[in-house]
Amino acid sequence: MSHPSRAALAAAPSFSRVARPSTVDLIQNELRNAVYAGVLPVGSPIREVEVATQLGVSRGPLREAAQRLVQEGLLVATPGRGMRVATIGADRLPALYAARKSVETTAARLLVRSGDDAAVAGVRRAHEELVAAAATEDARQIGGADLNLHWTLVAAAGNPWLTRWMTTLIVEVRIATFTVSDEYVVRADSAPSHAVIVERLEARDEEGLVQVLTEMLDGTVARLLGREDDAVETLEEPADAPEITLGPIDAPDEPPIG
Amino acid sequence: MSHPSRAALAAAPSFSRVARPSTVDLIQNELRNAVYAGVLPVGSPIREVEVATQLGVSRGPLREAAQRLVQEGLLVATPGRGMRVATIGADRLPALYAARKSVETTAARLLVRSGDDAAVAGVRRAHEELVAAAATEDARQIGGADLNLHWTLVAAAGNPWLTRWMTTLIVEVRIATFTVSDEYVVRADSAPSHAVIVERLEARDEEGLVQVLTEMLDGTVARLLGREDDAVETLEEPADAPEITLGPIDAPDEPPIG
DNA sequence: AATGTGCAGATTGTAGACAATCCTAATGTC
DNA sequence: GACATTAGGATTGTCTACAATCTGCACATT
Repeated sequence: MSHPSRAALAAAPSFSRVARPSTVDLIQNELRNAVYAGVLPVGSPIREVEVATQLGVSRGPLREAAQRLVQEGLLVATPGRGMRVATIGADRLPALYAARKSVETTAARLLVRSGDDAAVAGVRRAHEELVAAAATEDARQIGGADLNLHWTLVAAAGNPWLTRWMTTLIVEVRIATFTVSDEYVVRADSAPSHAVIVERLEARDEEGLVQVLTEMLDGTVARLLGREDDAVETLEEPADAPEITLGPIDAPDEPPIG
Repeated sequence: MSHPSRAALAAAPSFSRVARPSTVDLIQNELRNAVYAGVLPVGSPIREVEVATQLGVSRGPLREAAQRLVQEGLLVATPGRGMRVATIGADRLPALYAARKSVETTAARLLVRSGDDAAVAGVRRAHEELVAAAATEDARQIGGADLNLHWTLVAAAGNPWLTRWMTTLIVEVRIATFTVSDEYVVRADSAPSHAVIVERLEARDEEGLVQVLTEMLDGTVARLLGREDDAVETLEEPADAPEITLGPIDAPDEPPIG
């Protein structure tokens, strides 16, 4: 299964580098990944005793990490009833995608204007990973590589706020997908359609890039809302996707000497 | 002292209405307000025992609320050293304002396209409050009413993600102001310059509105970076601003019957 | 005077306990 | 059968205690 790398999911929320990750940091990343991967299904409760036991921590830091995710919008806290994984239904899809479009197009503009060749090359590499994922015809891998490409594009712009919002948005896109549909479906032509993004970017065609991003995202939300005709071929998730469970988190690394 | 209403600061982070606020909700709002108002100065540590005592709660829920604010970017957590109020120095101002500009211009476009007269009227009312604040010549009141107008504009677009980001951004703008300068300074012509925003909005002039927002925000960041000429007259904070302290939080309301 | 070391007190991070609340199954009534 | 009530177990939210770590100050050394 391919999804944004752990570094990508973990790095963005920090505005300043910490010398070592705290237990809360580690739990937060573990839970975010679990939501992204569908291990914690949308709408499901976070059973604190069970999850804390699985992760090998006490409930205190688990609650603290979960509160961060509540703030992130990935969990919802209801007093007396605990926390559960958020749901994003069809009613909120347009708003989600409007926000996503705002972040991606802003980042695209900043990236084109920055002229940062190394960052652009990173986006090209992310697209190569999408091409490789497409060869597997595994919907989850393709979907993950697709979101990774979008994330990389935003991160390449180098704006911490945009990157941070995008880190959350990709999980929320996953949540929305799981909420709206029991099936995990991606475009069969994901790799070639994204090639246009990379070409526009490499050509430093700001307006062209923004246009293709806009069309792509508008198309996605229309498809998820079932408003698009069926001219786009899609791939579905394999019937027997591997089951992934929560396990004990790694102990925080020893602090560096000195 | 005027700042976005408690409802504005408190309402936005929730994607779903909760029947009653939890202790963690209340503490979070109290702390966010304290950062916004400068009661918790930028860079200052959150002394858990002291703050919990002042708020009349135990350290557990205080830590949980603080973790939300860490995720929000308003506090920074360093393992072993606790949490402290974030700082946003001049190096990060351009990125902060790029993100702010993205959110505000996107919301402005959505609002104009929505044709929602009641929402537009709300922005007009927020401008009237700015006019009233300008009459006081109190920099804090003016600055608060200024940010409230911008927040109201974004919230009026009705996109939960944009509103939520903006709720945090206005606090971050305050943090940046406190970080970069020991003085609290606002434009003396805040009310008339913002009148143009309301006029463009009421005229449903999307491009004109986006342009004036862009120029305004670009001008602000230039001024904060000290790059702008001194042609813009400014007001400073009164020498003896009232001292506000943390106090016990209100007990959560009783749940509604039924 | 500048630097290094040790120690006591303060603070943080986490675990466990307990009261309050929720949830579910069993039972009773119509 | 449908609906209401009750009780017991599960779970949550908060508090307290304790070990680990940090901080600041006093004293020693160069």
